[in-house]
Amino acid sequence: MSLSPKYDPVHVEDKWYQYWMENGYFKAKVDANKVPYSIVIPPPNVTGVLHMGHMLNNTIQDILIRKARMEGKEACWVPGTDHASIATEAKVVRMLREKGIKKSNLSREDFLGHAWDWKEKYGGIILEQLKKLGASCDWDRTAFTMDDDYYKGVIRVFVDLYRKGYIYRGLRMINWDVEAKTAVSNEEVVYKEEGETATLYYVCYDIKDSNDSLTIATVRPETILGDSAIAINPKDERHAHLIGKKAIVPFVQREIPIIGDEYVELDFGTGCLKVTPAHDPNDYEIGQRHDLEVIDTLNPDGTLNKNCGVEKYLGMDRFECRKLIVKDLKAAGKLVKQEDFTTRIGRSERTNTVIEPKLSLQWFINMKDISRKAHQAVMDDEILLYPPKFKNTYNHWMENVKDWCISRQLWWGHRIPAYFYGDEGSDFVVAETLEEAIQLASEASGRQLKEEDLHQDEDVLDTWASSWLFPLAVFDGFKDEYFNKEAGTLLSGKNKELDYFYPTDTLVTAPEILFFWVARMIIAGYEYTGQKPFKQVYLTGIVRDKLRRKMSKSLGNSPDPLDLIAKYGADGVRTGMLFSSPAGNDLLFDEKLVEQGRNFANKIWNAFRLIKSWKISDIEAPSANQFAVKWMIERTNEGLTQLEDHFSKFRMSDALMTIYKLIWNDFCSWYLEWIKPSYGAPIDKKTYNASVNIFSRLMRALHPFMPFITEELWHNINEEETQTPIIISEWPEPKSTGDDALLRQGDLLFEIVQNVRNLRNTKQISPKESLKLVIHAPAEDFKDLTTSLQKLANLSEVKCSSTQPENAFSFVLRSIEYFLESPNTIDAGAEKEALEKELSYAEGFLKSVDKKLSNERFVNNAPAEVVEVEKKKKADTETKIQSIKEAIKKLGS
RNA sequence: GGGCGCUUAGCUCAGCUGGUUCAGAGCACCUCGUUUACACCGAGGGGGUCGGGGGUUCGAAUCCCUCAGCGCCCACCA
Repeated sequence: MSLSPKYDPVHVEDKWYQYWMENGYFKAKVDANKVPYSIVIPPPNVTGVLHMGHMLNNTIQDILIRKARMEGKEACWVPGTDHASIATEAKVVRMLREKGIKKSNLSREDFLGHAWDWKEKYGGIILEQLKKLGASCDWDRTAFTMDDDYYKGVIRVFVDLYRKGYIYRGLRMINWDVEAKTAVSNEEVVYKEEGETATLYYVCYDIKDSNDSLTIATVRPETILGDSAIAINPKDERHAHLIGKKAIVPFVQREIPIIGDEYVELDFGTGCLKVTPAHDPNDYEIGQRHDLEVIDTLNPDGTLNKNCGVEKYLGMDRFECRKLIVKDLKAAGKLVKQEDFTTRIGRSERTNTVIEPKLSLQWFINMKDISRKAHQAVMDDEILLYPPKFKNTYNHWMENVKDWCISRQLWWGHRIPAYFYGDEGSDFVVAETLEEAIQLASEASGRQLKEEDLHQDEDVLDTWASSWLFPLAVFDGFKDEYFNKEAGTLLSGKNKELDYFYPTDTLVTAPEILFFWVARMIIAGYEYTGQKPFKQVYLTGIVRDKLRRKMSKSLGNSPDPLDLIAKYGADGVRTGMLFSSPAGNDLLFDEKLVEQGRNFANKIWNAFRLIKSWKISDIEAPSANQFAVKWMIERTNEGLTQLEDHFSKFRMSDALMTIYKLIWNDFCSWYLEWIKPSYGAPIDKKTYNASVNIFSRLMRALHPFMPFITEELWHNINEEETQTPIIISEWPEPKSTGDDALLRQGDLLFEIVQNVRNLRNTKQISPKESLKLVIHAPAEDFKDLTTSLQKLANLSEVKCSSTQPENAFSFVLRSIEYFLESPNTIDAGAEKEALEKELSYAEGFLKSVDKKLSNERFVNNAPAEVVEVEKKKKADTETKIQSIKEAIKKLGS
């Protein structure tokens, strides 16, 4: 058969992915005879497309899953997508706007109709893309965070946590878009990079019963009308004496307290802060601390309402009002000065209007108690973070955990199951269904209510308030039959899937969502099962370009993963991504890496071609081959042991590098050259079979990293094994014979070969020219190596003898002298010079060793082994010096 | 401002509890090579006083202090 010298991944990859799918190798089921190994995917946004971050993340998951599968575990990788309420809703709104439809003109139902259409159209594209990468997910399990069951589970948890007393309603400052008359999330508030110029107005406040006054700087003078205190830092010597007095708000003449609060910066503005709890997040907190009145002076459209307390400002837009107030302040002599400065102004991403902070009632989860176990579990290494440095970050966050605002003013998501009723509309019940809500509300109000008497909360839940249930929900954890409503826990012993696959094994995700997602999954896990959701968390880095810039659409510095796969093959891309990506470190992506991955695939392909091309014969194995095979088997065991060690520590890049070097350096560069028959000659059967076995083992160890090429070659290299595809073949455990001496002999052999090759190189002797080597050592010591030396270094003869050949180059290795006969006449002068250089270096080295050994404190304090080493160094160096001197003498004579 | 972490070859990173892998790997680089698997290749080679300073120790890339630079997360200035 004639095979192309270049490996072509394209058709190979599609062929095998299809084959794996058709044969159901990705499917996982409960199997009591097997150990489960499960991973849940960090669900990407349902309408997202694959980017480089996904590639890295999912490559790692696939490696873990494929290895587990080969180890005979029941490997279950659950894929899914996240409804991503903010991001998706924003996309849908934009799409509608392009069609000339305004969200505000749509009913909730109509809008959701459009959103679902959008989801049907674009949802799942990303999962299809993952298949190109080779991801071996159990696609039958594909979950979506707004699937019926999932949705019900999320609602059930809300109701449950409400009953348990964790969920409460509270005031919170939100971002209000006065033009769209809607709340917007932090993510939808944009700031100009360079800031914007605003005017800082210095306003004079009178002090009650005093001739004193205070000057306060503000950029929003219209909020004066909502002031309910003046705050001063108690350490401020200039103003501290005023604390406890009262100030008069201009225009409204309201008396407000002057309070002391450390929040106030001494050196900004005038060191005095007007406190407007209704219109500034920090002021709101100060207000909470000092029990201040909250005066909301704005209507939803940004005009001033009756609370502003001044007739002439009523109904004015906030910016119009600002102008007028400035004018009025001037007129009243209360404006001390004004100056421009640069500040960050938040604007709505959608309308570009300036965001107003606005207080509103939101839903919260009290995090302190519910998160205790989750905190402890990581601290106690019950759950391991890789790399462990994130434990600190986690600890810090959990120690200072704040209550979680779970309501969002959006439509796309899980609608909060709170139902308001009563004349004021302020009484409410929380229930899983409308029917239940009617019943509860009727009981509470003492009269029979009907559907139209109830009004469900308009808001939806924060996306993370659904994705934090992911590891439980994907195994149907919250279905009726598995949920104990009274206790608010999942029933164990009933849900076979959950009992088997949960806790899952490894979570692979990005550190930036350690708190948003990971910590909360741990919290939910303990709350509902008393168990952790996963055993280890592998935190990947961010994929950046080689200039360390984050990859982003706007910068255009992110390659399209599918293009890369088309160009380099999925195997090449997978390994390329992993070559330099230790856990927790950013990956500086460079197409060069992927090229390296592709080259590796090609190298393997050609190694296969070489073996495949050999004619097999029943001749006896040459001694060099016998040694080579023994060495390679042992070296493979050593490499596989290292590989296992790296896996156990989740050092994926190191694991890849280990198998990469094992294949490229040891197998291809050394072993294959070692056993390669001369042109046209056959190879002995024993060596051939051993080589195929070794190659098979290497392919199996490589399979998790490069699933496609390994599957392809597996079927071609060893026809007998084609019954079982490599994907479910046995993982190659290292079976070390512990024969270290063999490996050390190999090292010595290679060192000699390298010395000979180096001499050829520097002395310009062609590799094709056969040379003689004389070793000053007993023949016994080299009997296993001579034929191998001849083969690898192209030596016509290797002789152990004490004679010193004429016209030979010499080198010393481990106190033994070697002489390589030169075909050309040696330039004695140059040779002597080189040797003298070497001599002076050796003498210097000896001096430093002697110095150490003559230091009594070293000899007395250092462990005996360490001193021994130094002594050996001394002895070795002395022999070396001796032999160099002799060589020089010989040249001179 | 609060917290965490980083600084080792041109680049990206390993170097666990201080001394026999202590200065390493991959890539890049240089020289040579049209050898019958592979130029997506082969052989060989050069390159770092381990950010600066100080300390502990017989001995420090490794422990402590300090300075400098960089990064991340959180909170953000009326």
